[in-house]
Amino acid sequence: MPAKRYGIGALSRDTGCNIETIRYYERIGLLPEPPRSAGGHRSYAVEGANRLSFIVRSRELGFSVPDIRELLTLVDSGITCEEVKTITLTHLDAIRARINDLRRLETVLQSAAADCEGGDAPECPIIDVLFGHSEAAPQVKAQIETQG
Amino acid sequence: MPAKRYGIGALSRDTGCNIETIRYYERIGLLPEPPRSAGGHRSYAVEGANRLSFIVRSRELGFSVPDIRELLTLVDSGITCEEVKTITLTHLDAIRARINDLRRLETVLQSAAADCEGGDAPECPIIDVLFGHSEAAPQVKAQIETQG
DNA sequence: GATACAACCTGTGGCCACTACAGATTCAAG
DNA sequence: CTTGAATCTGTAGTGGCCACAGGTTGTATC
Repeated sequence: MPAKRYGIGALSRDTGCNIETIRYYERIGLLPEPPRSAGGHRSYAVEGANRLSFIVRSRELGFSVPDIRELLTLVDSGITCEEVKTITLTHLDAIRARINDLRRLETVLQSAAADCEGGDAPECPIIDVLFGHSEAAPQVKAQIETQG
Repeated sequence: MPAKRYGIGALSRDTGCNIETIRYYERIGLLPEPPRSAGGHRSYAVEGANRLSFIVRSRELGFSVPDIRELLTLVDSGITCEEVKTITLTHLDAIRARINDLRRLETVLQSAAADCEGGDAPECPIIDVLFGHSEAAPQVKAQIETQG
């Protein structure tokens, strides 16, 4: 009995990955071109579903397409754990840097918003912060300056 | 004596905003079209520099272009502090949500990397995580190798 | 075998917020 | 008047997709 095969729609449902995105991954070489039916429809085996799940999960964890390309190359060629770890740690650094950036933003905006009383006031501390010449919120301004 | 005027290059240096980006902001309507010299070069007054600084700073604080468009509309129309605050708090929520997402990623990747001993091991805990079911690593790995 | 209709095909263009050219023109200094 | 920097317009590319349009194929039912 022949192995089970998936149309692109079934693959999409199984992996939660948009059909257009599956074709996109194929186009950019993350997914190999699958065999086609007589009429040209893509026909996937279970390996295709696994590979796509890997890609989807990696994207969810924030790996870029070039990263994933590299990870897949390693997987295909029997894995050197070392290299996988390197990619992961680099990615982890980027995530941490991003978190720090966002935390700085959070601080600045939070304190600006705290200074703002809302209502119809003719002056707005938040706007002052955005203009960068705030006298109403000098400490906030100082924080922005060191923002980078 | 006539008020001081800036060419686009001077504006770029003063605000730290790329020349192409300045023209882009004009094209999408964040910056008004400035007067031109006889030969067609843009000529900015100090208000233009202020407005651009506002945009640049808002972008640095993570506001989207539509957000900034709205903030500028409020500024132009004499500000309702309330609305500015609403936009800011919404943005703050988005930033916090993003921070939480990233922290989750950080946790997952960090623990996967901690399980990985590096070296030439034939198994990699990180890869297992990316496949989404860590307990069944070897078979899955075999399955991905060849797609039919 | 005919028909209906879902699934699928390719190709193209849009999204965000820019950035990077190419090739023509203008400005300012000497 | 010449030179070279600055600026002009227009187009295309980035990443990671999504959304069509308009045509073809697969499959279930009559």
